[in-house]
Amino acid sequence: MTSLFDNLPLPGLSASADAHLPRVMPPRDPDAQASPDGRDANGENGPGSLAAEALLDGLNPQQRAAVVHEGGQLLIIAGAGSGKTRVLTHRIAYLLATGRARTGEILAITFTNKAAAEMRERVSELVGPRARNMWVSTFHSACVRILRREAKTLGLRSNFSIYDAADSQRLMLLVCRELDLDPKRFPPKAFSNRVSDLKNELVDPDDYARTVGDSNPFEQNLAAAYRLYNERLRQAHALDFDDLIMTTVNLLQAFPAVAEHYRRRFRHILVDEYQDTNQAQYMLVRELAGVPLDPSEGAAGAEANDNDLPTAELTVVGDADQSIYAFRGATIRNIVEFESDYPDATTVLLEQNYRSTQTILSAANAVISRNPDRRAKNLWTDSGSGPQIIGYVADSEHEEARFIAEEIDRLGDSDGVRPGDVAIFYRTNAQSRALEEVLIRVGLPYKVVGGTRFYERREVKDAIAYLRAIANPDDAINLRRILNVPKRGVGDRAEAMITAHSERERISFGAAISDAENVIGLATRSLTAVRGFATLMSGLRELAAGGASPAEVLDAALDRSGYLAELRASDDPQDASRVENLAELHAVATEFSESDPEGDLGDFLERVALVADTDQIPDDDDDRGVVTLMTVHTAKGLEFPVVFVTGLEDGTFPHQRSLADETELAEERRLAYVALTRARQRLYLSRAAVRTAWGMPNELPASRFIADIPEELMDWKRRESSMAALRGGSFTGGYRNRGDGGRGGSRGPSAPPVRTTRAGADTPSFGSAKPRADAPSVDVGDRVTHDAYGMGRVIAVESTGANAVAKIDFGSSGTKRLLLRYSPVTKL
DNA sequence: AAAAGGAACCTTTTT
DNA sequence: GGTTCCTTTT
Repeated sequence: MTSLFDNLPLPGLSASADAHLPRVMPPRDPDAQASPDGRDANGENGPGSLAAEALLDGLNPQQRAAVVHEGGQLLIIAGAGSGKTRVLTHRIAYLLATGRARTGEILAITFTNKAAAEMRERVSELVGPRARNMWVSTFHSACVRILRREAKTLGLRSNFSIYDAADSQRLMLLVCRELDLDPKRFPPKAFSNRVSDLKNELVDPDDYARTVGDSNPFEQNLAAAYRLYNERLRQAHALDFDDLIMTTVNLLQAFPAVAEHYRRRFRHILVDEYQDTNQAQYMLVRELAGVPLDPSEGAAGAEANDNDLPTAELTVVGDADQSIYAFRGATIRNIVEFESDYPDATTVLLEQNYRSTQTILSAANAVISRNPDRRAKNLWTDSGSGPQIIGYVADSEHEEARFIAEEIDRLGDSDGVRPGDVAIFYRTNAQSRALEEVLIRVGLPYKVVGGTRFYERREVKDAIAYLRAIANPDDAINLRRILNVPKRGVGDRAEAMITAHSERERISFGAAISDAENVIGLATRSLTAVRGFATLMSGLRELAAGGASPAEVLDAALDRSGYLAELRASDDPQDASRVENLAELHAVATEFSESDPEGDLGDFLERVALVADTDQIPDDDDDRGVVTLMTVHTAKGLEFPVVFVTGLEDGTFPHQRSLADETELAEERRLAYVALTRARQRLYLSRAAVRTAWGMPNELPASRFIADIPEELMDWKRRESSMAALRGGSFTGGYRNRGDGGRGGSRGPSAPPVRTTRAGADTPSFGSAKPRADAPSVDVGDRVTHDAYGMGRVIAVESTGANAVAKIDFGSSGTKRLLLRYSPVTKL
């Protein structure tokens, strides 16, 4: 058995890779004293009740109840910052200290490698090295581990490839082409997403085909594509991400003996972030815990079926308000209806927050409380109210960024805030650009987390494709990817001939390559090239089989294929950074071998497959001087002393695509809740009145979420944009008075302007717009030109004279409402 | 077969 | 605005 999973902290991908090596840290948790025995490897009860009691020190009554709970299922509803990891780790340690569990009987499941690593480390601090015997892993890792072990049962090769989302999409593209589907009407990407959804709902191709109506061509084609896609996966000895879970569920359901084996083993199952589980994960947990799905099977059924094996103790932790992954199949119902799923369940509510000031919590509570059908929850803290939340309305995203940069600078001078204490959040990755530009200009060090991920970079995918194809000669997708990379004169036509040959001979694509001599229709030049490729690959496979380390194989692949040489020869600066990325991949491989000398190429690939992107989130130690930029999604689970939440506009956050849908808006609101609750001390909320998206400036109203925050919690440094001030209206004010925050935020920028006193002492200048004495008078239907927007046609005129506002359709530049006196508009 | 030009596409994304 | 994918050109 490999010890792969004992080496979590996955290989680092950031520049400072060594930061991710597992470290033996001195216990910093005072409760760690309760874990004196490392000698008792089987965890057969340590020093008894004394140690157990010590584990409860410093916990509040609810946390304590969660830690000591015994028997039946336990639902811990853990509000943001309520110490849920502490409760989970202490619960595990308590189970061990009281002798209710041995380490080998514990299965703790998280969503991310990072969370798994952290949990493992913190449990180790409490109970010592015997924590090694526990399974602490992600859903996917746990499933891979089970599948590898039970591969024979399923007729699966144990070195199966794991396809990531990009691989899956590529495969689906091929499948759709093979089925001759019009990519316009039946986009492969959409099919790929739908298949992912289906797998997450445990619907297999047969199930799906049965539900499809005869009149719906989309569904019919999808059913066919799903079927063929799965067949191609099987031929390539590959599983996609969703298969990992689904196949494991199928395994447990189809083979009672296998299920029983794991049920006997795992007597305590703990699931973190339960609100993010999907249907497949729900069933997986249920199967592992041995709880029959149908209540009518009841307790009697469970005992009859499972040889008197009582159900495992199941503990789930989560917060429905932080469910932000519905778009990936997570279903909030799993946590919301936990109590009806498991009628015997006990529920513990953790509401005391140890992270943020009361001001921040009150704002977050106010925002989330507007969500319908929600279990009431009220976060509180006893750590004081702290400073007000600072609000800022900028004219543009550039101005917003400038304000943030200045503010970070100011906080550094006045309060000793270091850049590393600061995080800037945004809704979408594209928003990072404007922020980065300013941060570069003012010289603030920063780091963007997320975005294009390391393993999604082309050169890294290429290199991995080589390794995958070396490890699994039938891996058609990865072979196709590298067949002509670098260019070796094997084009589409040659590839098609090889495909035809493989189908004719009923051999795999990889086998067809090795059989190039017999491929019909291959030009001599192509044949030479394919032969060369086959030789290259077999040489590399020999190398790998001969015991070369993954790093050595990688070296050889990049070198012998000429891939590296081509990049080095290029004078494109992008290619230089590609070389660096490959060097980094090489470092990851080297590090892998250091931490796991036994690990072969297959083990390395598995590790890599299950790491989307290891965290480049600055740790406490290094990167302390760096501002962190990331999406709100990425920020979940993190905390920072100072947080800027940017782009709070209807159309940005909440996102445009969510505005029309209640459910999606509710998710955006949860996202806002997550964003606000990341802040410990200081929270800034900002928006830009005009934001340029896809090269086109758009005027956006204030986010409805801002209006939900009680005014007294806010300190507005700038309340409205220059344009709003000039118009005399106030978006914020307009919004605040609308009962439900307004629906359909795609409406025009504001209600008709009413001249009032100008808010805010500061009346900043707006670009180059200067008041003109003569507002051009226009009428509906007039054609005009605008200095920035070009030609347009007047579609509406509001009020007259000096304050005339015209609504003008600028065609591709969109429709704008302009105060004519200040707009560079000329009548034609 | 490879390079160059043009159209289409854009959320969020733990594995 | 920037990328990727598809078509056209050489």
